[in-house]
Amino acid sequence: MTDSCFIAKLGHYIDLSTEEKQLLAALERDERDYPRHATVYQYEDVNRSFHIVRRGWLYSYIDLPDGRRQIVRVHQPGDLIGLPDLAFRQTTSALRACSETVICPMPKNALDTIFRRAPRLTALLFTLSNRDQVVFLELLRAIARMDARERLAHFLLDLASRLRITNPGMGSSFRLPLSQQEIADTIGLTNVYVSKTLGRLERDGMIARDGDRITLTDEPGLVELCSFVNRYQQVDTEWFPISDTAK
Amino acid sequence: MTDSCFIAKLGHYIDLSTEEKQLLAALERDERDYPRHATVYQYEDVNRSFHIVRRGWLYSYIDLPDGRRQIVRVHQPGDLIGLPDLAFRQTTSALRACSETVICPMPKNALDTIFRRAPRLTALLFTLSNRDQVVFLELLRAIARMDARERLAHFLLDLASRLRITNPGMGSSFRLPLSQQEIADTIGLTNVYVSKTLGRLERDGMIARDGDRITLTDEPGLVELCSFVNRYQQVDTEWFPISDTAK
DNA sequence: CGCCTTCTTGAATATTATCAAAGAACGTGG
DNA sequence: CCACGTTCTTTGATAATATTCAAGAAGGCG
Repeated sequence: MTDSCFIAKLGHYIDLSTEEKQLLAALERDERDYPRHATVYQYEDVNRSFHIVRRGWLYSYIDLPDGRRQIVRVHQPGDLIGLPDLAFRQTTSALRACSETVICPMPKNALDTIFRRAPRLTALLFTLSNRDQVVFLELLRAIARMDARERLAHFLLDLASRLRITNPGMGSSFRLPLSQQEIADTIGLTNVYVSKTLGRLERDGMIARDGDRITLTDEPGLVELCSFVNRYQQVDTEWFPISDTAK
Repeated sequence: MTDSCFIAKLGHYIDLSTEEKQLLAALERDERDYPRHATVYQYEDVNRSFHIVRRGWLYSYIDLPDGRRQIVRVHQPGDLIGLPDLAFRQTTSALRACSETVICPMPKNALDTIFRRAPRLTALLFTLSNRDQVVFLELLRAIARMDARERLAHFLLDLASRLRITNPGMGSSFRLPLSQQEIADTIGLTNVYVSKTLGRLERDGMIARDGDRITLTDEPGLVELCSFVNRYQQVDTEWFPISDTAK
């Protein structure tokens, strides 16, 4: 229970009571393994579950009829996958594992227990869901209005900021288990241009690469380049109800 | 109270009880007018309120340091503005009126009452917030992976679909109170290219224009063009708690 | 009627995509 | 442990889409 990245991630924002932790741990009771590149579900599958990521990275994507693909979210350990699909009976994207993964499925109505018994967790989930909305809007700005170099900077900073939540001592280096085609599908470029642009960032001394390991050698420069704001570090919890799980 | 577009919009998805309607109507007690092109708030203003749109259109936008602008959401009557900012003390975008508008500000913690007294409304708001997330992800796909013609089709269909919620008999024609520069800032193009692409859509017989009035003369063609899915018509409400406002 | 904003149109330019091929990395099986 | 096939990355040449710049037309408002 204490090794749950999900609990760690939520615990970053508020001090969780024992009861709250127990409620959350119950969500991760079930567990499933997927190998590298496995498809967890496809577009418009019947939508029954959320998933919490325990180990490995995954991504949600939408395909266009002609084969173009858009990755709409890269998921890391501790992430909750599928909240947007709460509103629909069928999935609105497909889910695929980047590397070997362990994820915990939970039924759509598992949230009920949280909603009824833990108002403070409800407020937190609601807040984080809206926080993610802001993250998407800023991603939209990056993709719609920035050039390849700026988009790539934004992409790398976003991933690093998220890893640091569960991994505070991470430093400026991390493993990036995505191919350049997958990076391209995330930020709206081609694999070829991602290669060229990564090369340029490297020559400019802003990043360094070693296999699938990325180091942000000039993080302030990258931040400046794309006006990055870290939305993950802190959220406003002041208006939350006090922690009485029983209510 | 019955003339509230917000209540009409929510009422589209579930049958609201009298108590629920009263709770919602209370949110719109306060009311403010803004003239065309007025700024309601700026980026990083202290964030105190949500807003419900009563009349007119507005948009939320983010500027880049060099003057590039991204409009992240166009707001229509009945829309709730500012939910994403719930997570932060300062606004993450600016808000501007397209035309003369009437909006109802309400404090951040006005949601408390809803959360505590109306579980079904809570579920609906949570669901609609996540529905919007899906809408953004599909917008992301459009902007990242589609060309100008497809993006424009997506943009027009999105606006029309939303208007039809409060306006079921609307047909295929509506007023579009945005300049081409503003359209460009919404879908990541330049005003010049919007002009050229609108002209092309018109010559192709897919749309017609008359002043700021747009008619979708070949809506199936537009839908086909950008693989549009109407996410506004229906959401999954089956898992909602039953309507006992008192609880 | 005249000014100001918005829209249209054309020409030149730039960024990114497409195509193609070679090189590197990786896993697998002999 | 090396050979081989596969996937991923790099690099160069060419093409396409969208931008930038500029100027004229149209439309709304005082």
